[in-house]
Amino acid sequence: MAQPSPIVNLRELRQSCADCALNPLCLPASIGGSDLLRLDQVVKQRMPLERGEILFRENVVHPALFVVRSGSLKTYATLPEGDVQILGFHIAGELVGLEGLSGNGHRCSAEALERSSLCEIPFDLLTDVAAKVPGLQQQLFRVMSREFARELEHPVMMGRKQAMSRLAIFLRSLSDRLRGIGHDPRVLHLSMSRQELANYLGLAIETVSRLFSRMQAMQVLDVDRRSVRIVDPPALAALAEKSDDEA
Amino acid sequence: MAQPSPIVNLRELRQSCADCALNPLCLPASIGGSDLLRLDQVVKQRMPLERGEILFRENVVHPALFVVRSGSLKTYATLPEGDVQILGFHIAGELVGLEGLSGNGHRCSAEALERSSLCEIPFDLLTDVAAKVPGLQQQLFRVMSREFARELEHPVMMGRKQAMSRLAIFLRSLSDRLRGIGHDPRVLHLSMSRQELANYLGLAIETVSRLFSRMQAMQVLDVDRRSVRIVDPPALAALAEKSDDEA
DNA sequence: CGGATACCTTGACGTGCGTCAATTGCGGCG
DNA sequence: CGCCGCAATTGACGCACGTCAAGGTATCCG
Repeated sequence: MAQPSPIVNLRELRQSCADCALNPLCLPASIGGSDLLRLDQVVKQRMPLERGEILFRENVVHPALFVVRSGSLKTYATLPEGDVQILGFHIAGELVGLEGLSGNGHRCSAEALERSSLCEIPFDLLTDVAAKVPGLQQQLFRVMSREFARELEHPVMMGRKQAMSRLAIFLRSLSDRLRGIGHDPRVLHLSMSRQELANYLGLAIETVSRLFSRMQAMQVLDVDRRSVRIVDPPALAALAEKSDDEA
Repeated sequence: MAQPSPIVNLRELRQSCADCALNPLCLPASIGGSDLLRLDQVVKQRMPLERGEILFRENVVHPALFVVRSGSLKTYATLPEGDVQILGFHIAGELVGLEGLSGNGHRCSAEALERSSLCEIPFDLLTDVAAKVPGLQQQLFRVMSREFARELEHPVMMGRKQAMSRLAIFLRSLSDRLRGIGHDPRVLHLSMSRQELANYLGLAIETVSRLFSRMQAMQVLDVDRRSVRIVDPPALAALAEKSDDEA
């Protein structure tokens, strides 16, 4: 994930949708001048969150859409017994908070993994504007559908019984998403700990650690703590696609 | 899941949203007279699907919302190597097709598990009406958010390392959903095979079979092939909530 | 610079569940 | 009724991954 700039960029905070680099990926896509201004008026630019800060918490009613502008977040659910399940990692251009629009409160919590800036769009204001700007309504549904489709990747990954497959699938997915926002898809800066990654993958932390070591030994990855370089993408793809019964 | 009536009920096919038993759970919730008629006009009532029939297929562009009226479906993704991952089982009152609205085609396929009737709402028509009926737009977002939240249950279940926990979580979830549509939450008629259930849970079919036997022996369930009676709900809850490290 | 701490890695070991294989039971059909 | 075929169950066995434990290494802070 992108390294945050060490100091707060104040100009970044005042940026409008029209200037935003994420424009084509986000709600403004294919929305013109005056309509864009209308949208701009309901978009709240938040102070950056620091690592560990909470964006929203489970069961709290806070119907708003959040768009990650830089940095990264994790979302997670807390189980009755107390332990957590990490549901996703979210990088720039991705939406967070879609599960909290139903009025019954959020079904998961969201926390910054590093210094991250976001846009917040209160849901009631958004629907008002969307009702008046048909293109926006359409685009809103499209991005929601896109996030919905992305959610499906998680259970697909968890369905693999080979641990190596799971990690390979995750790394490829992250690589693809980085490409989508213009980053080098071979260079991954993991913003989550091994513990968090293991939890997301449904594995023990030791297993994840060993997998990184093995993939390094196999010359598929170049791993230095949280910096991962994909040395051999086809090999990684092969690991990701290896079916369970050819082990 | 509800048993389908043995013959096609023609009256059912002509039913309007106003008459539909699912009304409060579905899009019409809190929408009044003339607006409801407008909605009705864009809702297509499909001939019931027979067991095994496909509602939509991966990668096919078919932007429409489907609402299950009776029966049940499964959704699944096909992996490059050929095997599948079942992503969800959907009973009456639940939405299907949300991942296909982005215009890039569906990200999963949907297939009937038994004779099932559905409503189909072409997406472009729906957004037209939603733009004119603010309450509908709101409700549409709410039900989408509800389905989004439901999706999160799957990875939470898959994150459990104990197989028994996974099955217990699934059974409780199904029971809750049945209660939501007015069925007896203790009586489950599974419309999916053990194979399909095992795939959904990320387990081997033999494991699932053994789990049913064990839970029967523990007097938690009463299992007769696909008919499952929850004998001891608190015990089932305890199994579902047992954390991984207290095994 | 030194000590504390959190994070990660590596090794040794045990087990829960996957795999393989055989058996049972039900439903359909001649 | 009796045969067939698929779904489900049950048993035996092995291994991949979880668990426990020790050691290594970067970062922080006094």
